[in-house]
Amino acid sequence: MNIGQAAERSGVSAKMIRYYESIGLIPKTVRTEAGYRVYSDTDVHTLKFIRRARDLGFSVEQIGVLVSLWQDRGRESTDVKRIALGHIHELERKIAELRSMAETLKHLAQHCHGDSRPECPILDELAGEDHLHNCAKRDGKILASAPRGPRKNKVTSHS
Amino acid sequence: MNIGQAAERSGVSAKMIRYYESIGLIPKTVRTEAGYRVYSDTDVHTLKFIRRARDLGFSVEQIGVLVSLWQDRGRESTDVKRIALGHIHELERKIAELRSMAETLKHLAQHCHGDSRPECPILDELAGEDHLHNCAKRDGKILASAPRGPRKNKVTSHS
DNA sequence: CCTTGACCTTCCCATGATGGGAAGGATCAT
DNA sequence: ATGATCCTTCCCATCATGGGAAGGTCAAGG
Repeated sequence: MNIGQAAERSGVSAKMIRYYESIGLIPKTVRTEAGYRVYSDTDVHTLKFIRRARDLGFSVEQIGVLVSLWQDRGRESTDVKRIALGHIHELERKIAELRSMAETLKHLAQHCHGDSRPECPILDELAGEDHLHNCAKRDGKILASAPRGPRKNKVTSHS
Repeated sequence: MNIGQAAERSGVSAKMIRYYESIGLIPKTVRTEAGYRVYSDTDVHTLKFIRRARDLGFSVEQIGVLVSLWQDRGRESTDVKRIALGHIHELERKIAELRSMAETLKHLAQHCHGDSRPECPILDELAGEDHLHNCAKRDGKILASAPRGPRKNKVTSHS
């Protein structure tokens, strides 16, 4: 079958199938004389595998490992489990980060009247004007402050 | 002060300050004769505002609105609150999506022995081989399946 | 046989926010 | 004057994905 059929059946777009081939996640396919890519049911099976792994948030790099383990009859399930656990850890880290943001914002929004007056604790907090409502700070994690790497300027005193 | 100082004091990298200027999030600064950007304490204040908003996960586009509201004395706090609530909603949507992935994976990992044997429910699930463990599916949302848009091929029967 | 339309090919560009790094000019302290 | 440290602009890379153009292919119908 051609790439369109394979895309339809696997749920992976033709664009992405070509991309996966270009980065080596899947091997280069057989081509017709005219240069059309040709896929088998087995190829579609592999593509479905890849799509499900993507749906679970695995990166393309991780999927490369998973695919090769999947096709390796002598694999050890501990290898697969390690990848899965690592990914779960990463997902939970992201969840915690997002939740921290959401919590902070919810506290701020609770204290914002949300009417036609200009007073707004949300903007006050963003502005760092501590002279007003700072209740949210008692939560200990206002401003989730994603690790943006250390600043290491050595500016001394000019200007 | 120069851009390095402004970056250090605001916590926004010099790279990002230039980027924010290029996309119009902040206005073009005054320059010295030599072309160096010059920043005031007020500018640093604005940059801090932006950094805090970024730390809360607001997009640059949203921040643009927040900054203009912040600087608008006649603003209505309801506008700010609406943006904040919308963002909270978006954060919670992402959290739910990630949590769904993590839950599914945890179920699968629980049933994977993780030893030297090749049997692996995780791979089996990704492969769609339903003849084994399908307990995770009873959760109703195995495979978060991000909406990938409908396929609308009209291929009829060739191949 | 030729047209039409749906398909395929490759190539380039865009996303969003960020960093890396090169080439070259400016400033500053010694 | 020299070297260190700044600054400038410009290009490239990330990650997974889609859009779209220009052009080739194929099957069906006139």
